[in-house]
Parts: sequence; structure tokens; C-alpha cells
Amino acid sequence: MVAITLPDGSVRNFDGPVTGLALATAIGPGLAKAALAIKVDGALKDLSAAIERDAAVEIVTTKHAAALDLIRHDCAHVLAEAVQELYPGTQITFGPSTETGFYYDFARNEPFTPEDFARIEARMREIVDRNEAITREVWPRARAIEYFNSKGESCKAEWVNELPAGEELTIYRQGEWLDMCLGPHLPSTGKLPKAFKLMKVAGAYWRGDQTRAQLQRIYGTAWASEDQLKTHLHQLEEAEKRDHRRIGREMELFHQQEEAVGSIFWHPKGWTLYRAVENYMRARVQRAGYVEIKTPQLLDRRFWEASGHWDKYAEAMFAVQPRSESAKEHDGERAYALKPMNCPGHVQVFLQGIRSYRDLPIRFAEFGSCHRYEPSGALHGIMRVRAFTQDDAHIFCTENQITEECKAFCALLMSTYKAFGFEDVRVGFGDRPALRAGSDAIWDKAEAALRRGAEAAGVNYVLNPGDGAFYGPKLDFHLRDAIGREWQCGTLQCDFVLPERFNATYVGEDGQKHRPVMLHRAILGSLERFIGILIEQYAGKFPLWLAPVQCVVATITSDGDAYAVEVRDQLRAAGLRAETDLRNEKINYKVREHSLAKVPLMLVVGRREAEGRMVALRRLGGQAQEVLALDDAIHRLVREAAVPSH
RNA sequence: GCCCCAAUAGCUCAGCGGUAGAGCAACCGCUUCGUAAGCGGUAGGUCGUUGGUUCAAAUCCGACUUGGGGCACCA
Repeated sequence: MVAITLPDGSVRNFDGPVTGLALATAIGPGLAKAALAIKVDGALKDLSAAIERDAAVEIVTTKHAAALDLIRHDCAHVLAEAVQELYPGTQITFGPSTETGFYYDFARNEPFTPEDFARIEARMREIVDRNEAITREVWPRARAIEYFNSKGESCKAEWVNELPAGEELTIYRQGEWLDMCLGPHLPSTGKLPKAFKLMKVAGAYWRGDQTRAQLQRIYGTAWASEDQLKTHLHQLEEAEKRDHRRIGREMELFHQQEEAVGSIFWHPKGWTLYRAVENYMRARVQRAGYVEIKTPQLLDRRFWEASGHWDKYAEAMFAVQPRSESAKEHDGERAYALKPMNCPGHVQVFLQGIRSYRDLPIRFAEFGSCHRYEPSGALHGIMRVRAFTQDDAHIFCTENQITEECKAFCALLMSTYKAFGFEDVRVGFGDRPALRAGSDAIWDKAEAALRRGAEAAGVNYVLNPGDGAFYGPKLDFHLRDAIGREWQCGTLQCDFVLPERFNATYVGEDGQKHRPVMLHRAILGSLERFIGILIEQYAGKFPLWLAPVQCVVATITSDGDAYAVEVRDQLRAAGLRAETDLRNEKINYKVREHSLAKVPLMLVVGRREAEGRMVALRRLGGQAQEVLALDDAIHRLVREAAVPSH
């Protein structure tokens, strides 16, 4: 007897093992037709899988949460079958589902181009129409290797060879075609909704390893229905509209050009935004007991040799030499490097004079401008650049102070993110990696202290085993933005290697020299990148305190010019960023233009307002206008534009 | 760095072997107008750079540069 509990709580009894399909058929023919797979005690299985014991079973249809993943994985297989039919000699390798679709990596000498997509998609639809049965087989390893080798599928054969011994090797066959795969899959290709679309082709390394062959990856998106597909494509268009590069240009925030690859030309409005962010961080950090410093941009190469960066990050460092002949005579072959990070500089400041335990913790903050030669393929708008500024700080403290410092930092970070409109923060805890510096005793202490700090600050984290830096454990902070994307920004790292390397010490209560611990921490990460994230988060519609132009005073006719200028000047005197629009244009035109420019507030002044010393206030995105006295308006706007108080 | 794609007016794009085009923006007039585009006119380009093919190249081919999408990288 096998008793099967269905999601509604009802129980069905069978005389012996029963397949998913038989179960669905027993419940109803409609369900049997719609069934794609089953979930047995939470584990997804083929519809043909036999349920041998009492279990809780769900029938997965396109409505089920697990359906999309199945559909996408099947889509990858159908893509691979179509490609191998159309392009003989192409090797299959690996093709999983992704968050919005699937991809499949192929090995083939000739490139695939987007022009091939229509042809491949058409063949995929044909395969769906063929309604090929998808069946699962268990093969002995030798047979699989022989089979794949005979087909010229060397990647697959290599993979089979490396499967852990004892692991079952399953083959999924659909029609003439087959692939080694863990499954599960739909019962036949005909069950696959035709709501898929090939999106792009890209290079990808075999096994994700740069030193191995480069494969061609074809990406697609797949959904349970045409409507869902359409919605997804629409969302992609919407995401494109908030692209920081596009908004940066439209709002005249910044530009980039060929002669300064990886750097940013900040325009007046963009720099206003930048300073609003920087000044906010400056105030927060000051209030949290940090002292701000500034360390050199250019340091002797020997300094970086001593710190270990010269060797470890050789490819990523900019080396600089003076051009003048006399300098060469004087300095010889002396070379300098632009700093790629701030920590070694901060240690130098710590090293000046004798530090007492009474001085600790010392918190050095710096808006540190760093240069790194990022690989060309990594550059991306202002998100990934070669010249950037970190909201960096290093806390020198005793081991006993780690917990308290971690706690204070986490609290500072969380409240800062909140001020910028990010409520959803994911935290990762990276503990000791296999290759590491420092004794196990110190790691025990550092990990425990960091954990206690995070917990005391009320931070929930997921453990990423072995993900810590070689010099200490770390916390990573990921923000989720308005359209659900994640950005890693903040970090907190415990370091007991650098103080050692630079021989940093403090005098303890006992009169002896002790080694301080160094906490590396950043909240925004890179200012440039964070501003890019802010632009995309708000789609350019910044909260008032960040908006580059907060208000525009617009006239109805030129009679209002003098009053408009006065209003603007009063707004400015009250600390608001205000402009006038006195152009000979209709108010409709002005409203439209400043709305598109995402100015949060418009103060319209006509004859009536001028006479009564009033303004008509209109908010971005709103229809209503509010007419109020100028003084009242200024008071209110000043209050609204205040930077977040914590 | 690697693979694919792209580069035409300030922006968005058309033109795809035979004399460089549109809309918006800009500039100049007219219009003084009450909450998302008034009207008319003018100007604007070494078609990313550089080689080649051709009687003829924005258009076809190669190289380079930059950008985009991925992969790899991200102290």
C-alpha cells in the first residue's frame, strides 16, 4: 500500500508503486494532461517517476512555482537539439536554467551570430510540435564515455570522466537526441510552451576557467505563457530606461570619452549630486567618531613592493615616472605608482608617533581616490571604472574592541542605506579560507568577534564558508534595488596581517607593545558606482535632498521675471538649489520640460502670485498645484529638503 | 583580457555600391500665453580612425579605437 497525501490534505491509496502520471490520471484527465512533473516530499521528479512509499505529492503544472525552472531547463535542451540538427559538428556542453530563462554552451569553430536566431528558434518550435517523448535512462559510465567519444562530444566525455565515483549517471533522451543531465524534465517536448525567445550570444569559458577553451553561449528567455514573455520583454525595456548611462546624459550629470577611458567627467549637476552624497557620508562618519584624513595619490614603487601589492596586483597598478631628464638623473630609475587602495597609507598615519591603548580605537576615514587598471571588458559606465573614490576607513583597535566596532559599523551602515532608500540588505559572512594568514586561535577570535558584532547589530547573514579574505573574516553587504537587482556595496573585513607587515603597535596597559587589529570597512564602496546605483534605483527621480536641481521657478509671462528672480534668490539663501525659467515659452512647455528633467519641484509665478507674494507649487509627477505664501513655501521646502537626520 | 554585436547631426534613428536624410534639441524671428510639446525660418556631418576592393564606398573586406552584451576578473 502506498498512501499519497495531496496538497489539499486528502489522501489517496494505491496497491503498489505509482507513477506521477498514473496519480495525476487518477485525480482527473485534465490534470493528467496539464501535468509536467511531480514533487515528492519536496523533491522535484519526472512525471514518469514511481512513488514507492507513502509521501506528500504535488502535481506540477505550468501554474506551479517549480514549473518555470523545468520549462527553462527543457528549453535549453530543445535549443541544443535544434542547434545540433542545424549545425552538425557542434558539441554540446552544459545548459542550465537561469533567473529569467536559460542558456546552452556550445563548442563550435564558426561563430553563431544573432542572424542565426530566427532559424534556430523556428527549429525549436518544430521540435515542440514533434512532441518528442522525453525519457530518463541510467547508463554505466563506460557506455556514456564511449557514446560521447563516438559522437565527437569530447567535452561531455571529459565531464563523465570527472563525475564523482558512485554517482548515478542519467541520460535524458528526446527523439533522436540525448544529453547527460540530472533532470528532471517534462514528459515530452510538446509540453513546452512556445513562449521563448533567443536573446544573445556570448563567449563563456569551459568550466568557467579562463585558461580553457572558449565556448559560445546562447542565451534565451522562456516563460509559461506568451503574456509572461511579453511582460518580461517590457520589463527589460523599462530597465533600459533607467540605465545610469542614459540618464546621466539626459540629466547632464556626467560624460565619458575615449581619451579618459574608465574615468568620469562630472558635469555641474552630476557633481552636485556627488557632493551631496559625499557630504552626507562625511557627516555620518564624523558623528560616528571617525577622523578624516587624506593620503598620497602617488607613492614610491618600493612602498608597494613592501606592502606586497606590487607583485600581487602587478597587472592592475598604474606605474608613473617623471619625464624630466634632471628628475631622472636625480631619482635614477625611481618609479611611482598610483595608489590602488588606501589601507597601506592609513597604516603610515597610524605609525606616526607612539600609540597608547587609551587612543584606541582610532578610526581613520578617507574619501580615497584610487586607480586600478581594470580589464577592458570589466568597464561599465560609471559602475566599474579605473579611477574611483572609496568611502574608506580603517579602524585600529584591540582584539577586545572588535565586537563593539563591528556592531557600531553595522548599525551605521544599515541606517545609511536606509537614508538612501535601500531597506532590503543581504549580508554574507565569509569565514576562513583554505589559504590564509594567521593562527587558528586568532581566526577563532576574529570570527567569533565579527559574528557577535553582526548579531548585536541585528544583522542576519548567510554563511559563505571559506569566502573570507586571506587576512581575516569579512562581511559583505548587498543592496536590493527598486527593480530587484542586487549590488554588493559595503564590506567589513578583519585584518591582522597588515598591522604585522608594517609593524604597527600600540602600548598596552601593561606597558608592553601590542599588535592592533585593523578593520577595513566601506559603506558605499565606490562613490562613482554607488551614484550609478542611486540613478538606477530612482530612475533619476531623486529624493529632494539629493536632487541636483531641487526647484525651478517658472514664469507665466515676462511680467513675472523680477519676482521669479527674487523667489529663486530667497530659495537659494535658504540653502535650496533653485533655478529660474524665464524663457518666452508657454507654461505647458516649461512644465513638460522640467518634468522630463525630473526636477522635483516647480514654483510657478504669474501675475497673481507676484501681486500676493505667493507661489504655485507643483510636485514632480503630480497634477495638483498648491498656492501658498512665499515664506510658508520656503519654510516647508527647507524642511522637506533636509538631509536625513540619521 | 576573450567571444559576439555596434559606431551616420547634440540626442533618437533612416539610408546598406551612384550628389548625406527625418524627428527632437540648438539658433533667429513672431507670439505674453495659468500647469506635460504655440507658429515660421536658419544653421548643423572628413558617416569612429586607418588601410584595401571598385570607374565609384556611409554602404563591401581587414586592422585599430571606443562603446554595448556576456565570460573571466573585482585587493
